[in-house]
Amino acid sequence: MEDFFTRVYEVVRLIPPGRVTSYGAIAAYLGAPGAARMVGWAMNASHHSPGFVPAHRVVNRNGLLTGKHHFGSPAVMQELLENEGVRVIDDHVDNFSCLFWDPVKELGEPD
DNA sequence: ACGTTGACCTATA
DNA sequence: GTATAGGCCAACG
Repeated sequence: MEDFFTRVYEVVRLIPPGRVTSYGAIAAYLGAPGAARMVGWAMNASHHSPGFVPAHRVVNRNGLLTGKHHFGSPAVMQELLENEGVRVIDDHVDNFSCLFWDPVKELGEPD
């Protein structure tokens, strides 16, 4: 059992390239379906976390790049997503429903 | 320890 | 489909 933040980092690191997930999905996987906002907070702290946390693969339920402004520059998140092969249109992930990667569905609910 | 905040989600109009 | 209101949980000051 690790800190809530660390759990978020672990799940985010498990997100395959070219795929995206939502804060609520991660929160639900951690056992806190109502702590979706907390996931975003963890992402904010992911900068001072060791290793690399692909926070750009984490978007909101609408597939909107809400946290793009929290990167070095608002364009960084979109650039990274497009670099992964994810098409980004008007700050929202294209074909989001197909690129959506749900940890609870893919990894399964942990004990 | 209390109050506020926050990269969200769901419901209602 | 867009706009507004409420709720949720954990960290920060």
